[in-house]
Amino acid sequence: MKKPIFIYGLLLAGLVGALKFLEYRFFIRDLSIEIYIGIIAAFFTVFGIWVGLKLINKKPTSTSNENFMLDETMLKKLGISKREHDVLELMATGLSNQEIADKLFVTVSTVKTHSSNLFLKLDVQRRTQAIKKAKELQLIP
Amino acid sequence: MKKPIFIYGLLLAGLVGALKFLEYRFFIRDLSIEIYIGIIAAFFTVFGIWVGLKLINKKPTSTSNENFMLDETMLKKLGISKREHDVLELMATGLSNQEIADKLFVTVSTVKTHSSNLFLKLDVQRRTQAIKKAKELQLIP
DNA sequence: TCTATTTTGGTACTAAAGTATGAATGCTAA
DNA sequence: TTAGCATTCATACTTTAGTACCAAAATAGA
Repeated sequence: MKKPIFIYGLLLAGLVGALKFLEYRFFIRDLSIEIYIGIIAAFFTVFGIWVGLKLINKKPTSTSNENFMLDETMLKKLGISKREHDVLELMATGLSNQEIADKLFVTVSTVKTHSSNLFLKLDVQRRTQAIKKAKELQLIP
Repeated sequence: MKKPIFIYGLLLAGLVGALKFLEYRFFIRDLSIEIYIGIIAAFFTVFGIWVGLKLINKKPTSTSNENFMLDETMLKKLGISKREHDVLELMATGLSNQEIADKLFVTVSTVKTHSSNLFLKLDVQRRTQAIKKAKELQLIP
């Protein structure tokens, strides 16, 4: 929690330094232009890295991935329908076919049909594999 | 899978551009030095942002948590044995009991015994739930 | 050494999961 | 409107999964 402050301090110091540098630019013409450019480049590269890290300020929170974005392109590519995806999601929560059926207000037969088609499309033979693969393909969180 | 290539291409183009810029630096002295510096700064800021994004985008591919640390405390707390943990791991890869048995050089009976005990200790009734819970408890990657 | 746990395996069932096939309905885009 | 999916459901069957109970080894600990 002290890091941000430290970095802000560094940034401010860097900016001030850069400004002063510009200020005194005309008095240090003895420095070769290449070195000057190198320093500018280095500074702004570091600055850019810092900004980049700030922009995506997400830490590897290990298990909980709340930054999940469904890959709809992949869904279409595999031809997975809305309902099949529903089944897939509930499946991943550890529900049985009967429980899934109850949640979706359909019969177990329907769930079985969906899951069977799902396994074909995902090219797997078990629900555990389906869940694993679906996660890898960003089809479920 | 095409993104990285695209980005690499962009980077290369940018570098080449920068080099050419340096090359022709002496022929465009009519540009004010401030503008010149601004361009350099902008380029390297973008470059830095890109590098920064690359640095952290290595990991958060959501599913692949290589920063996995087994919670052995939890294992002991739940009384999960070595062999049960083995079964759990293979289970999470989507293998059937028979396949797990083959990998561990034991019979399906043994795997069933292990998995049954596992479900009791994890307080679940299905392998899909076991996998989910085990991940939450940091027992498997 | 002796006990407690682990690991292994078996039998016998029950319950789910998964496959195959067929069929009716509903929605949608040519 | 018609062909084509998507969705729904059913029957029948095969295969896994999971439970219950028991029991013999192997192993680790006191």
